[in-house]
Amino acid sequence: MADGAAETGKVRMARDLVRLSDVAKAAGVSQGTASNVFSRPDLVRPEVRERVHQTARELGYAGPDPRGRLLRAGKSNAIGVATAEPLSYFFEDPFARVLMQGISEACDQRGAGLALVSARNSERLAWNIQSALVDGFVLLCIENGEKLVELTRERQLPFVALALGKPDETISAIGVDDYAGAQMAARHLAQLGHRRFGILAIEFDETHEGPVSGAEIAAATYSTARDRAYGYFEELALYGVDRETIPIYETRSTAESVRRGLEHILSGPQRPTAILAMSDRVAMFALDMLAERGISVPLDISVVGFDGVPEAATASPPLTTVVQPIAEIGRRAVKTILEHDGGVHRESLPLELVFRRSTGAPSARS
Amino acid sequence: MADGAAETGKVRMARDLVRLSDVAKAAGVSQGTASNVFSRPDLVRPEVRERVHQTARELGYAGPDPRGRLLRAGKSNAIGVATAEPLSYFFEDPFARVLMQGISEACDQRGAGLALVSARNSERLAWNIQSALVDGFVLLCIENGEKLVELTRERQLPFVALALGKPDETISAIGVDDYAGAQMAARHLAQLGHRRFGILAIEFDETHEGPVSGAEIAAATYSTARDRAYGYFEELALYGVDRETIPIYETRSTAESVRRGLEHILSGPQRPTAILAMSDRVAMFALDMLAERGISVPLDISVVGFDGVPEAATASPPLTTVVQPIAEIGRRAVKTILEHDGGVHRESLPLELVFRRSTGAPSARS
DNA sequence: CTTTCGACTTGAACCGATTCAATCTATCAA
DNA sequence: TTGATAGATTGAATCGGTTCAAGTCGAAAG
Repeated sequence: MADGAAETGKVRMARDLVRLSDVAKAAGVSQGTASNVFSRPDLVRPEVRERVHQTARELGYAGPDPRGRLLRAGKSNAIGVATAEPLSYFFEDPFARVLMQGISEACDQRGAGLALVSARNSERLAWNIQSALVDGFVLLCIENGEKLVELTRERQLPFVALALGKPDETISAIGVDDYAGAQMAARHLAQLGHRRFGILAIEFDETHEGPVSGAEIAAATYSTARDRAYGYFEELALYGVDRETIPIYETRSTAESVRRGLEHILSGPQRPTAILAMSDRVAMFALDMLAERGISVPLDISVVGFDGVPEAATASPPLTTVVQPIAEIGRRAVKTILEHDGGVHRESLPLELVFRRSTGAPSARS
Repeated sequence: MADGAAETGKVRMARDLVRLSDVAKAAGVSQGTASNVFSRPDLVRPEVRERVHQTARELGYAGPDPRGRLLRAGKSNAIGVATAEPLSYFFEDPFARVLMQGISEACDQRGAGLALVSARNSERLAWNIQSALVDGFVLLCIENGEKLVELTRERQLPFVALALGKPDETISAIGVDDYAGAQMAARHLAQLGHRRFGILAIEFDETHEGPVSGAEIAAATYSTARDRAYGYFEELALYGVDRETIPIYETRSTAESVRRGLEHILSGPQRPTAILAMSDRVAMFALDMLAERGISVPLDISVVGFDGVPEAATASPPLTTVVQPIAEIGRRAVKTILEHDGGVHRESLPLELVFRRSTGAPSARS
């Protein structure tokens, strides 16, 4: 087929580089000594050391090739962060960005490298995980987390799962207490005087969107959404709010999806005075749409988010939300991989409610 | 002593894992065949293939170790992005983030991995570059670009420099026409009617901050700042503005530094009606400070930035600026490394002025 | 009954370093 | 002069795969 190309390919300069053994030979020392010149200079007599360096320079030796070292040493001194999203996710998504700040900080501190491992299609993701040159993985289980865990487990390297929807006690994981966090959000609104609520949920299951029943919540694939829902319900029950009266709509975290969710919630028998959004992303979409319709937040409706991404602080109005210690989660993840060396380590970090301008007491208007 | 261990059949510690050769032996095939089972399955008789897989499963083989493959294959199929900043820079800095989006997009598309290589102290940076397992580097020459280029050159891998202050014709680089961009900014303001200007510059040299003379500009280490300055000057000259009358202050791109720069510029003999900022970062600091002092933008003073980071669009007021095709630069950089395989490739991408609310005609007030 | 051919397999040679036990060489004390 | 000691150097054994020329085997062709 491409024989012509193959031919010219052969002609191509065989630019094989200078190896350590070449340098050693040329300098008249053993390869062992040559190796020492570069990695443990103090073991070599200055005179010899200089001669080898000189030879290396003359030959254009690029220094010890990390590939060789790697094979021998075993550790690549880098950790991989993996997710089932396109690579650009790491730089676009607010949550990921803050998380990566924590991760990169910890890596920097420990002198570890950082590799981004990612792909949207699972075949390539599998390959990327198989072939990543790292000592361990941080798994960002946003979507398709189980698959990700499974793929990584095969690699037999230490890993820690983050934001894992489905808890599996046998793997290391770092997360937050979604249930308690949801309670905080609900309590906050209830204490402000709200009694009519709507919930904009994040994914309970792989593909569903739309109003959700109690049975569906119980059968949720992702425990994150389930726990948050139960947190809301349990807390609101304390204030006499019947969960059956709360419209809850499962969104796909897109603007359009949230729009539909908002419509559903606002068109119920009695309009809620407060919206519980299961993520800041969803909450902020809701904020946009409410503004579009001239519904004032928090005068007409209060909105509380979840996650605490930086954008929440500068939304208009600034979003009251349950903040996760995102960067800290990242730092701990790195620490877990680098220190707990493979052992199972599970950890749940505390959440905190940050009161901003998107929530207030229900007004007479509503 | 070790013979005893050999006798007992080499007790394998939990630490070291099963190798391909172990699987081959156990399955009763040659290592070559075992290798083919995993990397070229079609070459192996289905029956044998299955037997080997079975054996692998029983032994708990994790699959071919990428380290071995790497050494043999040569290519790691990943590119490194290097900079002389802490690692978190990639996720914090707006310019870097957009750039990384372009880079990661291109990597995704070509199935290449992405490694972040970085460190604040140059000793560690050197080591990190020496030991990065990548096929090429994208150099983000924000700070200390020359050192970065030098370190990378030693590695003898293809690389391309981005935002390199000091042009060196012998290396691959992708950049923008700073001179033309500056002209656009200046022309925009001049055409709005401005005749009194102040310039908030970015770094001309390694360590200096403060008012800058013409001679200092001519002797600048970084051509980016120099070219932008000259672009401003040349264009303004066409409108009869004498460069000697323009106060120019070299900032360190920090809030404090910009504050001092602004004070210097505003305290001149005649207050400018327009500020030319050499970066959006600097421009946005200036915006903040002008707001603080109750100076209206653009009523009292117009401000135009440079770079076109996303934040500029949402600043208050939204910043008029010269936008670089940042993501495109990233994409091209990856392409350059992966395709031009080492050859020198230089490219200059076009800039574009985006007119927003931070500029307007000088009002009677000023 | 040979030959030929194609489909698998094998075995050994790499890939580029690090490591460590063994050896060699001065140096110094007895 | 003889050891002992410390320091420098060597050589060979890894590390864990991939690759490819050469060999094996069975079936189809002559």
